[in-house]
Amino acid sequence: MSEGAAKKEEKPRKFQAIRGTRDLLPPETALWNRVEDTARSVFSTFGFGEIRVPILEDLELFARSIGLDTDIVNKEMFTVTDDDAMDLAIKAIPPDKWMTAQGDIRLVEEIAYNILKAGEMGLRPEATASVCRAYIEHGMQSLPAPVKLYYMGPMFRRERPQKGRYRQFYQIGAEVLGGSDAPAIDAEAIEMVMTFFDRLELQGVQLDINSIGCRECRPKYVELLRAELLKVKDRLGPDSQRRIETNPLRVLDSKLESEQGIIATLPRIADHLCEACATHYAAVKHQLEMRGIFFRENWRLVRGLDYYMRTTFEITAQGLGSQNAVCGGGRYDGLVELLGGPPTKGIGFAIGEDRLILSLQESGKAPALQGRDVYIAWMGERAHATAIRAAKDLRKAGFRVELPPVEQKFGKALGQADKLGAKYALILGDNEVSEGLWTLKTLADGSQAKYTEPDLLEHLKKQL
RNA sequence: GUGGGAGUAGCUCAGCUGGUAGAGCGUCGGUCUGUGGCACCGAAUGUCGCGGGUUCGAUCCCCGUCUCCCACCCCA
Repeated sequence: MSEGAAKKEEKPRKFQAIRGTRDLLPPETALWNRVEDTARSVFSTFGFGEIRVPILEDLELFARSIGLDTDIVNKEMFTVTDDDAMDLAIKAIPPDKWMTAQGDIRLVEEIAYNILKAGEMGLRPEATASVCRAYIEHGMQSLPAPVKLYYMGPMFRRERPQKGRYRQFYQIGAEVLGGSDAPAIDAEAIEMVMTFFDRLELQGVQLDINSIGCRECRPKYVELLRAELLKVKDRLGPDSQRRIETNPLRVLDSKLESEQGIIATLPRIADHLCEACATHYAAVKHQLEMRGIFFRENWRLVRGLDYYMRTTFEITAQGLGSQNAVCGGGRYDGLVELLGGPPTKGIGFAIGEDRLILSLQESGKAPALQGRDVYIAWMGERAHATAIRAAKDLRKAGFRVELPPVEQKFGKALGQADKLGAKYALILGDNEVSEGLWTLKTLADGSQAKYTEPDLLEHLKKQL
């Protein structure tokens, strides 16, 4: 008896993309490519070069830069443990420790845990930390300052999926590192994103800016704000009450209708910036005006990541539901130093590519089918050989060519050509092959003409 | 993580108060072995999201679970 006989035929399990991840398919990917090509083109005109950093980084890198208390690090990170780390953890424990009769298990466990932790990696939730790490690792401070870099790629955050929010999502971002903290740098970074959005004809673009001060003035303001919030604590909702302790700034952008009146009376950071920050903020605004960039000062705009200081900004667009920010950014002087590098000025932004695409789709027309330039309708073995040669030559000239793998009646072939959105059908049958004259049909109006092989290529080059 | 809504063919959906499924579109074939879009005819495809329960019997009722959508939260 074979053991297989007893087994029931099991249908293979159906797989699906895991929660919060998705496939991007052809007509839509054309739009993604257009967006990415435009980014590369615009950013390079501003002197930015592309950097590609790993998707996996030491967990500690994100914890330090983004902040241990932020939701992103605290509960939204996907972590990965290297198997080798486990081996290392075990090997690093001296044999006598293992053998100790009293068995100081706690010590053994602690050593193992620490080494294991050193081997812990995280899927990047954003890329600024990685770019800073790379800046330090490759000694980019010795490059002509400032160093201007951009990147694009997938990021990961374990959040509950929603419109415009995915667990694997895509960001296009840029960072300016080193050199000065001149307000013109802030303004130029913003100008670059706005130029990019402009080029894409993104609709309903709204730029909000604010300054959230520095290590000197912000803590003082936060304390003042906290004190004021405590006075009105009982009139706030549970979320805001919690935030009084965890992050008072966040109360400012509460969406609760009932809290709006109270928030309007709260002290504003613009009135509490130190001399240097106030001057910087004023200059950034001036620089934006000089560049003809419209902005809205938003004193309630705060950023969630620990490393931001002074200039912060956010850009929203239409058609996005409640996750309507397509770009967020700000200045982060001191981050590089925090990660073990030299004191370095820095500013950057990140664009949510998924949201950008969503907005483009909502306001614009859906991308058309890919289409073909030439559909080759052939019949007969001799024609097949000719068709293969024709396809090769046309493709070499850059045309998008569809060459059917099996013989089709001309009626069916033309039908296929039509469905694929082809512009021309090249008809190759016995007549064409023996005459040496190929028939080219224009699908749009049904007209057709005969050409010799070289003439046809020339004709098409002129047309397309 | 919290609250609400939804999962039936590739897509959009129908399915009366329980009797194991249909339409339109699309796909493929035919009418049509030298000419497409139209029309007509025909065909294929469903573990009715998954698991369990109630029942003689469940797409329908109950419980659980997964996924998506909307909002909160958070952020791009």
